[in-house]
Amino acid sequence: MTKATIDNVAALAGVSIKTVSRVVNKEPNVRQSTRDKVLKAVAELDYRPNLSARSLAGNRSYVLGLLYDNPSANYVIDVQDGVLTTCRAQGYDVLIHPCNHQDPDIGKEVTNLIRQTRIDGIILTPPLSDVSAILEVLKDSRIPFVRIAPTLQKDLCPYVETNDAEAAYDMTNQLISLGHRRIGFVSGHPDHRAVSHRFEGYRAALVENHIELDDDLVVQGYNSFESGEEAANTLLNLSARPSAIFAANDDMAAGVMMVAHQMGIDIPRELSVAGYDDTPVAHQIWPSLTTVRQPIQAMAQKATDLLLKQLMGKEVQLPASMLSSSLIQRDSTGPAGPAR
Amino acid sequence: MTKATIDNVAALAGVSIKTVSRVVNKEPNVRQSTRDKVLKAVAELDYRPNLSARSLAGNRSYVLGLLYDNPSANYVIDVQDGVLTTCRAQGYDVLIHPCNHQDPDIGKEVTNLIRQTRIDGIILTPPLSDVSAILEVLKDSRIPFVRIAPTLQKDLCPYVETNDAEAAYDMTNQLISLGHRRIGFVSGHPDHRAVSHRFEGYRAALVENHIELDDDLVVQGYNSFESGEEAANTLLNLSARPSAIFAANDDMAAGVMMVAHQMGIDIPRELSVAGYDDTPVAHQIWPSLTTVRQPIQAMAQKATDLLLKQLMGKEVQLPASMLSSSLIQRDSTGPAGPAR
DNA sequence: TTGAAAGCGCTAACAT
DNA sequence: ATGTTAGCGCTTTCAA
Repeated sequence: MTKATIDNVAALAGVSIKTVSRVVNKEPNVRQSTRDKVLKAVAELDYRPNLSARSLAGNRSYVLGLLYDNPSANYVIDVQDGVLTTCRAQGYDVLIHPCNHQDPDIGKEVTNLIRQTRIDGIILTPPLSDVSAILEVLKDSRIPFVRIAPTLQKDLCPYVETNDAEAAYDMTNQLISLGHRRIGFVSGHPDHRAVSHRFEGYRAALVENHIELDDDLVVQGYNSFESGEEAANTLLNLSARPSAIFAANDDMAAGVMMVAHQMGIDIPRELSVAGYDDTPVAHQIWPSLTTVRQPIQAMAQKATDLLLKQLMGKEVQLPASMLSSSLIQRDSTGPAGPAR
Repeated sequence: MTKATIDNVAALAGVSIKTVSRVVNKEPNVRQSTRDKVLKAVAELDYRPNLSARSLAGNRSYVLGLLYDNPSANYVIDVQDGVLTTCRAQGYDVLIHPCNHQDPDIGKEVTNLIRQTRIDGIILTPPLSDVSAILEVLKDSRIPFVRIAPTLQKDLCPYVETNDAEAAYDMTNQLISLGHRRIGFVSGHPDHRAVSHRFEGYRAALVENHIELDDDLVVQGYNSFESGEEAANTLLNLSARPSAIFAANDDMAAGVMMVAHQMGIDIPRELSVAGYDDTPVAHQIWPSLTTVRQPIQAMAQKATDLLLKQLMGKEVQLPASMLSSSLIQRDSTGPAGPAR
């Protein structure tokens, strides 16, 4: 009952195992009547190919590796779901592999992973998409891979990205159109280049509106709530404090709001706050946070799709793909008050 | 360079492949000097056993399946991390399998998973730990499995649980000792029995303190932020509204706080709010949320450990394991104000 | 369009 | 303590 091998199916259908293999793998050159016989036998015996055997004989595993080192549970889960959705539809499985992008042995770790599990391809998410030790290993081992939101060496493999800078630009513009002129910015972790590049959008919007970039208004954050709090402490204690703060992610924006609350600063009347990512906290916090939503699941699906196409030998005619983020207007932003 | 099989190692070491196998699998009955020779050859060739071959020959995959259907990204990630930590230490990999506990075909899905991937064991998390269709399949297929926080048929397999009811009891007691008498309760999703059983702790504390259970103060929630908002709308519009609300998870507690803010009710001066889970939102929200922290990662590690022991044929002398949750005191709870 | 035979790289059962 | 011999269940040549 727990068995039923290709031999059983072949015997029942009265064909050779090679024919069964052809049918199961949807190969061409099988007469329709033969195909039907085989499928009937497959159904009758409830046959499932043994993946280990297939993997050993075919020299591939039908498993993709998903590498990540992202402290945001929501981001990781969204990526996983996207990857899994596409993989399941194509009969692939996923091996998740969280790791530490600062580990000096990260290259060896990835080598191990590839050699041991014989995964067929790898999906890299930020910030790993920009870790050169990993890219090096992947290139050398000639294993197909894709990257989500890389910022470096984009010619290395297919990739999927979003218009981060553009969305940040839109958000900043929106704040400016609400009358804000002194807009603080809490930048992202320098290792997360995609996040840190959101700063470019902020800068571009200022330039376009002829607002001088004030260095005092730009504070380095590290993507965490706590770093947002620290940044807010700096910004809100400035002699001329900003009327709006745009944080490069929601966690930091939440930190900003926490400090504002503690200082008795009313949001959005005295201070507008904007974030980026649309994590759950963004709508659970009070007041709810104006932010930017990224199509994380869609990006992951697209990336997986690109990878699978590569594996099937199809030339990827669209080696790069751009998906759009969108602005989510909530209650934490409003018109600038009278100058203070 | 991408190869190096057991034959190569055997040849280089001047032994048979069986001896190499013994060394690699840490089997006994190998002379130390032989072992050293083999290990040297392994190192020299940078040999890694092919898992597919091992799996096929040994009739096991060295892969565990992790099944879940939990909307909380943080919970899932914590479980994954716990499982992975223990698995890696023992040379196992993990296949993640999110699914829908209400899917009528869930049983067939699990059967497929087992038959196809030949995973060696399964870890079940809530609410799947209580889905009888799954338990049925698992029992029939005789695949080893463990459950995290099951509430039903605890004799079915080893399991790990926490003292949910006790922690809820402590939290309620704490509120009572702060002077609260009318304490609202937002209960959890009925399918998540572990969550919904937190109500028992609440009830027990009331009984012990001779406070009558007022049905109006207990509102059914569904674990989501939105259901917390709805519950709060009910509770806070009561003619005699509660001075404290204990929600069975943090998301719902956040919903309660949102409504309180919108109604201009000051927390904790006019209303104390408590949650459960200590998700990130708990400390990012304002005021920060008093809650209960569960040792999710530790539970997952323990569960995986129990499963691996089972797989190695060791009698699990401790088929059930209880880990303790702890109360986290923050700013959302305070003394009851004057009667209103 | 179909089939026969030869492995893939390992473990298991049985020698020695 | 070590080696020999069969497979595990599939895919891949290569024939037919």
